[in-house]
Amino acid sequence: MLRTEMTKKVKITPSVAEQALIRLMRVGDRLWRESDERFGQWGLTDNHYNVLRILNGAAEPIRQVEIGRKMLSSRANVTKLVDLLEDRKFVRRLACGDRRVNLVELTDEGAKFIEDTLPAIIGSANETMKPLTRDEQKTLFTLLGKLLEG
Amino acid sequence: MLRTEMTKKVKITPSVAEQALIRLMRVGDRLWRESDERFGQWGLTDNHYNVLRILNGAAEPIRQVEIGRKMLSSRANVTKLVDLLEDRKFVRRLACGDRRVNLVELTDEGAKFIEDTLPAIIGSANETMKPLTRDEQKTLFTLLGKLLEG
DNA sequence: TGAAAATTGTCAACAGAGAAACAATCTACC
DNA sequence: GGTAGATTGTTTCTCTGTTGACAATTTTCA
Repeated sequence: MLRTEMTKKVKITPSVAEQALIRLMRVGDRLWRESDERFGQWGLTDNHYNVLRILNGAAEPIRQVEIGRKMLSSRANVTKLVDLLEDRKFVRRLACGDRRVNLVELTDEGAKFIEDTLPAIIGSANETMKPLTRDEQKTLFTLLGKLLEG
Repeated sequence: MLRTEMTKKVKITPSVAEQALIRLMRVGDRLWRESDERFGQWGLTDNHYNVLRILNGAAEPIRQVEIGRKMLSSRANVTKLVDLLEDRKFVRRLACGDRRVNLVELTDEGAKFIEDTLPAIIGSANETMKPLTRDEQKTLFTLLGKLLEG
């Protein structure tokens, strides 16, 4: 019986690195789920909202492919995201010199939507991070930065 | 023109909390993508591998619903995950006293697969976390723990 | 005991996202 | 100028995963 156990199961002694990694993925996963849930109340995905925020942050109308780059999403998906946002009148496609390109910009309605909802979004971010002191938040930010670069 | 800018765009001054949160989600997202990529080489999802690891870590055969709980996946999805793993002969369903229940356990083949692949998986975890010192990894682990509890 | 409620696994329907194929257009280079 | 190759957006296909409905069971408790 003991022998069976020994031949059957790989011994696991998770390194610090692996423990941290797993926890990192778990926290990330939870945050994405919560984020999805939050935006679901408006019939949107976090990705839709992401598009709106990118447009809100952009000084000028930007190309779909550029949106895709900023949010690590495929061109195909951006097409669909913008389709929905256009149906909702949050966003508008503009022609430009290059006829392959769609420029996208926020409509006034889209801008108003962001204006109305962003505070709550940011508030809930603060809420999520509340278990950490400001210094700890900074530390976390720094450590994650090293991971992103490395 | 200036007025248009002002009425149209919400001013954004991301708090430390929000910056950390965003970075956390970004890192998490990247890790999940890498993880997917890694397991794709065996025709599996990270979720499939997760099932295998859970079974590997379990002392006895466990129920599907329990697997679902441990990995935050729906019952329906566990059914399909186990279906595939069963086709691959990595896993076996057993009847038990409660006739609603399927117990699931690793086959020898599944155990061997874990044994053969786990070191590489763990190795790549160490690689991912390399930009951080051991102490930093511990700090990260602790901070994330607070977030999970909070 | 026996009926209502809960649990478990499965199936069908659906939504989100990536990959590949495609058409339209632009760029580079001869 | 003109052709080969790159870029952009869209469409189609496919893959995961969730939800909700369902059937089979088990549990609860009146």
